[in-house]
Order: sequence, then C-alpha cells, then structure tokens
Amino acid sequence: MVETRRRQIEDVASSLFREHGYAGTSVRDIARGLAIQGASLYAHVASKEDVLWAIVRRAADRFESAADEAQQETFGRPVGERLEALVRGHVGVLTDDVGQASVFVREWRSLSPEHRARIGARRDAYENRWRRLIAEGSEAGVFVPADPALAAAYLLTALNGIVTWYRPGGPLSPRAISAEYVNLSHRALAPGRIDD
Amino acid sequence: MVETRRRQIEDVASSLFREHGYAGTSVRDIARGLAIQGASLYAHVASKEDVLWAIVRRAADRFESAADEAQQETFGRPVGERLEALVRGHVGVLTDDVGQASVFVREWRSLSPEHRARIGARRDAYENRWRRLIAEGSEAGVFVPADPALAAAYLLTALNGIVTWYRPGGPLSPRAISAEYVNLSHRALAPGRIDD
DNA sequence: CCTACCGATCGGTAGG
DNA sequence: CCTACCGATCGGTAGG
Repeated sequence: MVETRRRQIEDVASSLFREHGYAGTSVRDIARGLAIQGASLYAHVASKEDVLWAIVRRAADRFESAADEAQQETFGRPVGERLEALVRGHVGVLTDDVGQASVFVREWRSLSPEHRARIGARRDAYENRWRRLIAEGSEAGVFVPADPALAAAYLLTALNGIVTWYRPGGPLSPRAISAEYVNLSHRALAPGRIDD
Repeated sequence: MVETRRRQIEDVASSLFREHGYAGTSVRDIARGLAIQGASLYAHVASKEDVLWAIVRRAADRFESAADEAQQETFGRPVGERLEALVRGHVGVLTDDVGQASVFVREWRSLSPEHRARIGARRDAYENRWRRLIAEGSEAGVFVPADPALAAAYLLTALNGIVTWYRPGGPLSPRAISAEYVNLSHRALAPGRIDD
C-alpha cells in the first residue's frame, strides 16, 4: 500500500524531527530509519519539506477535531466544564502521538513561507477558541478576569510543554497527566476551590 | 575589547538560533550579522558549538541567580509569596534577554553530549527548587495537593512559553506579563481566592 | 580580520 | 527502490 509507506515515512520523520529538529535531520537520516537509500525516499515524497508539511497538517487536523468534539460534547454546559473538555482534548492529541504533536508545536517555523502562513492562520483560529472561552468565563464572573490572550498563551504553552518531556510507557500515564493538567488549568483561571 | 566582540557574536547568534534553531543557522549566517567573513569568526570562537555553549551557560547563570535572589528575599515568608517571587524572577530573566533565554530553553539539546549532560544537571537542580517549594506548599495545606514534578513541569513550561511569542517593544510590557503570569501560576496551585 | 581552500554532507535528479 | 551523480553549502584550517 502506498499510503502505508507514506505513513511510515512520516512516523520515522516525526520522531527524528522531534529529537533533532527539522534542520538537524537529513533526508538520509529518515531513509536510514526505513532501511532504504536516501535517494529512494524521493519515490514517495516530493521533498523534505513535503514530509514536514504532511506531518504538521495532520496534527492540525487532529487538534481541530479534538476541539470540535470537546465543544460539541459540552455545548450548553458551564464554562468551567467546557474548558476542562478543551484541555482534555488537547492533552489527548499531545499524548496520542507525541512525535507528530511535537513537530506541530515546535517545527512549523521551518515550513516554506506559504505553508507557514497557512498553518499560522489555523493556529490563530485554534488559539482564538481558547481566548473566546476564557473571555466568556471572565465576563460571566466564573473565571478571574484576565487578559484572554495572555491566559490562553499561558495555558496552551503549559500543555504543549508535554512534548518536551513525555515518553510513552513512562511512569506517568496519559490519563494521570491529563487529570492533573485539567485541574491545574481550571484552577489557574477560576477563583474558588474546584476539587480536592 | 575582546570581551565585547565575543558578546556581540553571542547576541547575534542568540537571535539567529532563536529564529532558525542551532542546526538551521550557519556560521556564515552569524558572520553576516557582524558584517565579517565566515572564516573570520574563528578568530574569536573555537567552534560553532562553543558559541552555543557560552550562550546556554550564561543563561543558566542568570536563571540560578534570579532564583537565589528570589528565595533569599522571601526567606521565611509564606510559601505562596515565595512561589510568586520565583515566578517573577523566572519571567524577568526570560524577558530581559529573550534570545538568550530562548536558546537555553529550546536549543540545549544541540550541545555536545558532555555539555548537554552538564547543563542537564543544572536544569534538573533548578527544576528541583520548584518541586520542593510546591511539595512544601502542598504539605502545609496551602497548595492543592498535586504531583510536585508534574506541577513544576506545568508551571515552568507555561512560563518558558513566553520565548515563543514575546517581542520586546510589543503591546505587552514585561511587567504586565509578569503580573498576569504570577497570578495564573499562584492560582494554579492554590485553592481559595488569591486576588481580584 | 581576509583570501583561499579543505573534505564532508546537504537536498535532490537521472535513469534504470 | 537502487546506483551514480549533481551543485551548493556546511564547519573549519592555513597562512597571512
């Protein structure tokens, strides 16, 4: 299957890009991970950047889907609950495929100007969902009033930081991380006691 | 002055490493920023990695000094206040020289194995200060009980995220960022109302 | 700090 | 998917 080989390439590239960065990974490094020659990679991909672009695009799809789902499932619910669902969804995408998520979070600046602009717009739209929810909670008096842009940046970078230390199979399960991060995030915005 | 030229090199390199990463920046890129030839750089530095190492080491010094100062100034004070001082110090180092801080936060993996190990030990020690303070607050019942390692990772990556978006001279002053981030961080750990 | 230069490696192509 | 190969660029050295 052609599609399967593409995925293998992207998986190998994701983990190499995560570990060494896009610029620090050569086409031959990726090929080595697949036990083929460097030049043979071009039977499957148009360019090195093409691989990066595919990884970043798929990751963006997953973050957006997770947010869609979270917002649908908690439609009409209290804003704190909707925030928790958003956090849970985001952390889920992060831990489900750290390699891919890490590349999305940290390597998108290496894209070509055209692709960088396109992904930048999607990142902005995604971040705006968080800002709107935070603004809504602040206006409703449920969250402590805060600059929605700053608070969204704070939360998102705290969550995204997971890609710098998370290792599947490590001592902390995705569920444990998610539970703790949901609490920390909710508490950062809400005044009174939330749990415990 | 020899020292001054070294600093110029490190400053130019910091902002290039921040923007393009260590692997994505060539020795000739750095030289171009100083209006000299690529080979001329080697009159001042031993190697490209030598420049990275100098930047990372100086940043580590600054983070440690800020934490020392914060902990001295709040010695004997309530744990929440000590946490706030630690956050304020960390954010101050971040905004005082984002280029340098960004390289410390994101490019230290590009160091040679020996240097990476040495900086890794310092990073661990620094993070342990945060863990200990969080553990202390949890045990005293001032903070909501949380896994100190997870909570420290959450806070530190939230703060470090500043390097991904902060631009000196932008709409948000370092003071405004610091004030908001101090509140968000304190609230993430403490149950009851803190301010506002 | 410059010119001239080094071997190694880069992303990528041609032609099977 | 391979071999053979391309021009460009990499970090770095020699010798002023």
